[in-house]
Amino acid sequence: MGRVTLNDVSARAGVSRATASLVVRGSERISPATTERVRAAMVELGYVYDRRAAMLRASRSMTIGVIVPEIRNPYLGEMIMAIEATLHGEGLTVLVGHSHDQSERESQLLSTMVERHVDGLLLQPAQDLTREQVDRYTKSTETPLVMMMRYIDEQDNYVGPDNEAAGLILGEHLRTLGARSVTLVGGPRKSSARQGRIAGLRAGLGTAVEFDSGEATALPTNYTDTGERAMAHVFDQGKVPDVVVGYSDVVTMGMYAEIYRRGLTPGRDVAVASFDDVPMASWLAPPLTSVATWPNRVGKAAAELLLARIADGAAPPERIEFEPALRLRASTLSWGRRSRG
Amino acid sequence: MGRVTLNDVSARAGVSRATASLVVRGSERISPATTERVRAAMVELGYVYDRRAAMLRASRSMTIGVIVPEIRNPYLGEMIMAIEATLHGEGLTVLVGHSHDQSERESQLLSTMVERHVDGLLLQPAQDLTREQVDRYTKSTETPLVMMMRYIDEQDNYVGPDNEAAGLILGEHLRTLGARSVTLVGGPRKSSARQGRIAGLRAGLGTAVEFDSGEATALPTNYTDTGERAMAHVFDQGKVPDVVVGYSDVVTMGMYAEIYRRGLTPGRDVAVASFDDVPMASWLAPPLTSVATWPNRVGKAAAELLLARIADGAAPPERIEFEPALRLRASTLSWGRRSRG
DNA sequence: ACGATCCGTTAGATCGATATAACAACGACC
DNA sequence: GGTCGTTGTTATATCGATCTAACGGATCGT
Repeated sequence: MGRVTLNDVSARAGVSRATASLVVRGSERISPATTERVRAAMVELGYVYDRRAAMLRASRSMTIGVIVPEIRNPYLGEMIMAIEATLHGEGLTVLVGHSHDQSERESQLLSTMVERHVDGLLLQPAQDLTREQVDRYTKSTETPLVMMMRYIDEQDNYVGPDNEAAGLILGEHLRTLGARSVTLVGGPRKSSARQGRIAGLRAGLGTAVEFDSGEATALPTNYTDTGERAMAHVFDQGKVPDVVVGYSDVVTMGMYAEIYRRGLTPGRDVAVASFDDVPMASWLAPPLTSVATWPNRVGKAAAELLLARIADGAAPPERIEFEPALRLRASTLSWGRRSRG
Repeated sequence: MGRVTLNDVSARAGVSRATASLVVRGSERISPATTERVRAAMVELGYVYDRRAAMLRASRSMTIGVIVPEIRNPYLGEMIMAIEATLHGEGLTVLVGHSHDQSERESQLLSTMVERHVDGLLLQPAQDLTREQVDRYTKSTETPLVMMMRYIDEQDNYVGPDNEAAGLILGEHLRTLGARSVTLVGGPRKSSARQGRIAGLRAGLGTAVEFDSGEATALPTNYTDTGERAMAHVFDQGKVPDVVVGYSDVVTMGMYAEIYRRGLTPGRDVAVASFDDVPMASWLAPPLTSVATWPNRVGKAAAELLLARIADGAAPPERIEFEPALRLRASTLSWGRRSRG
């Protein structure tokens, strides 16, 4: 014999299937006595709710899709945890996928999630994802969508750090530190986040400091191995700048490795700074100067904005940007002292 | 008007719904001409496959549930990527959940996944998860289950590193290095993995070396902040051992931070070693001696074992353990030299 | 005493696909 | 020529829940 269904439960409890259904959903309209009888029957028979059937019939699936480029990145780990914590409270289940920052894989994920009728999507778009690819799955199905960290254009709901401000405060710090040349290392070339950080750095550094936006080292994936390769490339160019700025902390960890490998010490021979301020940044040797970009705030706000969009699909696109904060540590400060002294 | 269904498509193409369904599933039995007509109709109407309905009717949902204690841990990140890579090839979607190493949260996740009729489960059990909690959801529904990294008892399908061998080779290394006292730091107290590593360390260190299995620092969660607190506890006890062995690399990163904070240097004032050998281990300062426990091999093998169990549910439980490998680096080697010299 | 209102409950239709068994059309075979 | 098997297609029941509209009975107002 097959699985126990609501039909079996209602028969056992001597009520209709509809009543049993209302009990499972905790309806107020059912009398305590009936509720109790049905609950007892469920326990006796070992009933397991079948969400597939509920998902098919009901208008909502109580599922949210989350797509990020990379799952091993602790920054994104924090963000995902914040998202889940927020949505779990609403009784929503989160479906996580990672795209390897490839738009093709991301299209597949979007398709899978729309096929499963997710109630909404939280997307950190792959760097080369196009509006057409997004619209293809979300427009006809009217699936609410919020972009995180990056966006495609102005019609997107967007939550992320204020990347330009992040670049600006770091640039200013490096200028006052006395840097003469600064190179940005790594990061996904085409992403809006990278563009913003570059613009901010330029503005903060001013015209007196030589700035290389590091297009040659901008690499598709954004993980630690990328940092090693990108830093090696900088060394192989011959002219080592005063400061290397990693696109993110995970990239910078790889850069540390490569700097040590060349017999140099980060923060002494070359100043290093970065973005994100993941917990590990302060544990590196030397501790890493980094601009905090608040993964948990971003995750929480994105989830909340999505909930609002699910409740009211007609609202105009909204943008939420968080003020970054500069965390000064030895990887730049000790270099600063040395060059001054 | 609502969503386009197979009914609409079949009407447009002038065939029956059954035929259209066969076309979506790529059946061989449909003539090329018909296939083409149906495909065209799908494109014209903008048809989106509805997996909810398919999942309800079909015997398989083409979904696998994966439950791990912590999502920010890069070790688990690697493992999840290996799992997804393996299952994606079979057309399966992966549903990931993290339990914070709490059995209650884990029960909820199991329930959610069984409600969604996952075809199988890959589970790294929370340290206090009981057989009853697992059976409650998997037995009546006959959901195939493979445990990873830890197990509850001998009737589980299990894939993981050979923890005892891992402890053994590290213990032997530390003994020949000349360690007099060794303390294990952190880790989930009750997990089978920790028990195995302790047994191995004991055997490898022999009776001449003082070994503290660190029950006082064994902490529920297994992330970097845990390492800081646990190491602080060791310092506060007064007697600092020759060697501290972190339960895992992420824990050990936190230990490094605390050691530096006390004005000491890992690998010079106290030798440090660990388990897992995540990429970051070699980028720390000093590079960390660690026992490789192969997250991608574990993930891949676990996924494959699960596929086999799905194909044949009656097969007896199987255990797969991977030989660990010792990665010698400066965090122990430089201490060794100093103490010898 | 009568109709109006409210409340807990229910029968039956429904969501959109898949499974099953049967179908017509056609050629092969003895 | 009748039987058989094959091939491509289809009618219909089905998965297990939720939605809708309506139900009977109790309570209320007048």
